[in-house]
Amino acid sequence: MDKGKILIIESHPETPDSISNLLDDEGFAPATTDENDNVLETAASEKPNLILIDMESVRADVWELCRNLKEDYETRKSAVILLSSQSDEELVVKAFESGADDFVSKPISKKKFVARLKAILRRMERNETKKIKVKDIEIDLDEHKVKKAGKPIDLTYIQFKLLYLLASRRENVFSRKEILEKVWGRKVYVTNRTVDVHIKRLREKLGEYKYPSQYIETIHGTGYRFL
Amino acid sequence: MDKGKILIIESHPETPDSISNLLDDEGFAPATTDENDNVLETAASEKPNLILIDMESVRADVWELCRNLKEDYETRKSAVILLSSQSDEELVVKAFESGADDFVSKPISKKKFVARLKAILRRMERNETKKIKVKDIEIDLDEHKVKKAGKPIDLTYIQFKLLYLLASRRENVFSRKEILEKVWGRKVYVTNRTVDVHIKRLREKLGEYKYPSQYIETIHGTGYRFL
DNA sequence: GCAGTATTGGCATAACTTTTGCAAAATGTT
DNA sequence: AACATTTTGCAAAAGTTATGCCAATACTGC
Repeated sequence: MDKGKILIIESHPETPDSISNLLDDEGFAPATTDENDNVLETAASEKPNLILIDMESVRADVWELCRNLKEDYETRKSAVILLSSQSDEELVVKAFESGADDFVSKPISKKKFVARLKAILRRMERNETKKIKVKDIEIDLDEHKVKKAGKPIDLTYIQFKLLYLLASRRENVFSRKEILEKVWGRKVYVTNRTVDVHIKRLREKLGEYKYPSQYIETIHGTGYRFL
Repeated sequence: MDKGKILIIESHPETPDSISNLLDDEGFAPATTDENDNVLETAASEKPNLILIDMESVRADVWELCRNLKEDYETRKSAVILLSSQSDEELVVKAFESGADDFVSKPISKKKFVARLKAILRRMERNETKKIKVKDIEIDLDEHKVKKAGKPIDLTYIQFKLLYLLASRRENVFSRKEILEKVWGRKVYVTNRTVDVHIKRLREKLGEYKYPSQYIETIHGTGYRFL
């Protein structure tokens, strides 16, 4: 599974205890760039979820870099995490004030560090919650189960993904294009009509007979949304 | 300035070094609840941006609490921050795995702590959906929703685009030609009269009965503008 | 590997919603 | 008042979505 895009800014990615080596082991697939590259450009084109900056190895003005990353339209949504072996008050406060989203003091246990990163990634992609409860519907991602009013509902693979997507951002309107991309994946030859059909079947299983829909609303000309 | 809603879960908010006292000094206005209250309910109704849980003072199962907060639709967007005087690996990892967004070991310098909280609040703000607010009208692009005085208004696709265009640059006068281009696109054979019709219907739905128009003004011989 | 079952994709048509522009009425301008 | 522009009601036209159905594919148990 995709754990999220990570960009690491450090000078010596080869050393055994470098951040990139640490994350490689954990199944992340981080990209690396060093201070000599144009960090801002790399970040803007890669659009990583996380940007890890090792303060020891960056010569340039880190605060300036942070501020730029947060101001640039392309990168402002990436979480910036600073790592340093120092941790005095002034430094930490300055880090956060410059726009950093987290500050980690080295050395840190690998497990703690990874857990922290995962938490931040999770916070960015709100829909990675394991369980969602909406109205009388309960969705369990791990068990791949859906219950309505406590009673299990049998959904097929696509139906489940569809429901999960819609419910993960309730009220948000998803266009068919978006749905196709998120449920079927990028390179699909499935048409918009197919989305309709699956919506229909999902509605049936959720027990929608009457109007207006209790769960899935059609936004004419636009898409669908979970109420 | 509003610094964000904070809910603190601790048993003894009165003690001098309690979290709530610490934050009071910093200009935050945290609410407090203790383990005996129904934390979930309080959180769901308050919808705080931040939920601070002092692990020392909570008797109930903290992990369970975290998980519940993250599953419930009302509270899952609140950032949950755990505080503890312990910080061993197992505990920290478990905290993040249960859904916590941050883990802070006590004691911590007030300034560091506050800087961290501000960073988290800032990040949450960034993730909020963009809304345009004009007078008592609220337009939400992601949810494809328009509200007037809090009450939802049902707009069709074109009506929505039209309103969005006009409201996005208030006071600016849009010619019909401009409107046609921006709402319908370049290569259309739709006449100016059609724009009028849509303006009319939009006015109707916005509840414009009397003169002069409260929202959409006609500039005779020129076009329309949102007031 | 086969037969039976479940799932999926999408066509065709029905049901429904939205859009369009004419023509008449109303309003604004000079 | 004479003319230009905008507003409005209406019905036809265009567009979108729902649904029944069937074929293709995937899955399951033997």
